[in-house]
Amino acid sequence: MILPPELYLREDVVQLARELLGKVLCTRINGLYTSGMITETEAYAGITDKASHAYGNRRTSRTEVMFRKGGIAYVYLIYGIHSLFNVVTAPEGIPHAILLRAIEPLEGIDIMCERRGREPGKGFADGPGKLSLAMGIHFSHSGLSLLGEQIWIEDRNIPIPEKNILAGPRIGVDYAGEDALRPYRFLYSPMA
DNA sequence: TATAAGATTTACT
DNA sequence: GTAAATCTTATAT
Repeated sequence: MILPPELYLREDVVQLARELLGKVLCTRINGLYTSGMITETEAYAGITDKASHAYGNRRTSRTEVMFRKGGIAYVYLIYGIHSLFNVVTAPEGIPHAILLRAIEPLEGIDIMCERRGREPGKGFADGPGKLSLAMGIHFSHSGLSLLGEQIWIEDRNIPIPEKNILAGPRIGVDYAGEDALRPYRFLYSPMA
C-alpha cells in the first residue's frame, strides 16, 4: 500500500526517518518503473538544524519546497554533479525533510544499471547521488507529490527488526558544528 | 552581474 | 589515500 498523506504531516522527523527504513521507494520516470527498499536515511530538522538548508528559517527559491506541506519531494543538485532526493515532512511552514541515502534495488534493476551505465553489482545505489541517478530522479523533479504518478513510497510490510537499525552521526556535514554529531542518520543493516 | 562553496562520486597515485 | 569533476545557489558588488 502507498503511504497515506497524513504520515508526511507528522512533525517528529527523526522518528519518521527511522520508520522509513524498509519502506519501498518507487518511481515511474519516462514510463520506466523502478523500485527499491529504503536502507539508509537522514533527518534534517528544519530551522533549528545547522545542517539543513532551511536553518534559521532561511527561505529561498530553492528551499521554498521544504516549507510546503509534507508529502512532496525536495531534490537539489550538489557539487554540480549529483541530485539528492529528500522527502518533505510536517505541515506547511515547517521545513523538515528526510534525505534518502541508500536503497536496495527490488524491481527494474536492469533499468537502473542502464541509467548508471554500469553492470549489475553490489552498491550501485548506496549513496544519495547514486540513488537518485538509479531511480531516474533529477533536480527538476523537486516539488513533485509523493502520492503522484512519478514518485511514491509503498509499505510492503517488510519486517525490520529493531536490532538491525543502526543510528549514528550524519555524513558530510562537519561544518554543522554540534549539530553534525546528532544521531539523525539511520541505517538498516541485515548483518547486525 | 560576479564569485565562492557545497547533504558527493569517481578515478587515479 | 588524495584530488578532480562540474554547475546551481546564495551572497556580495
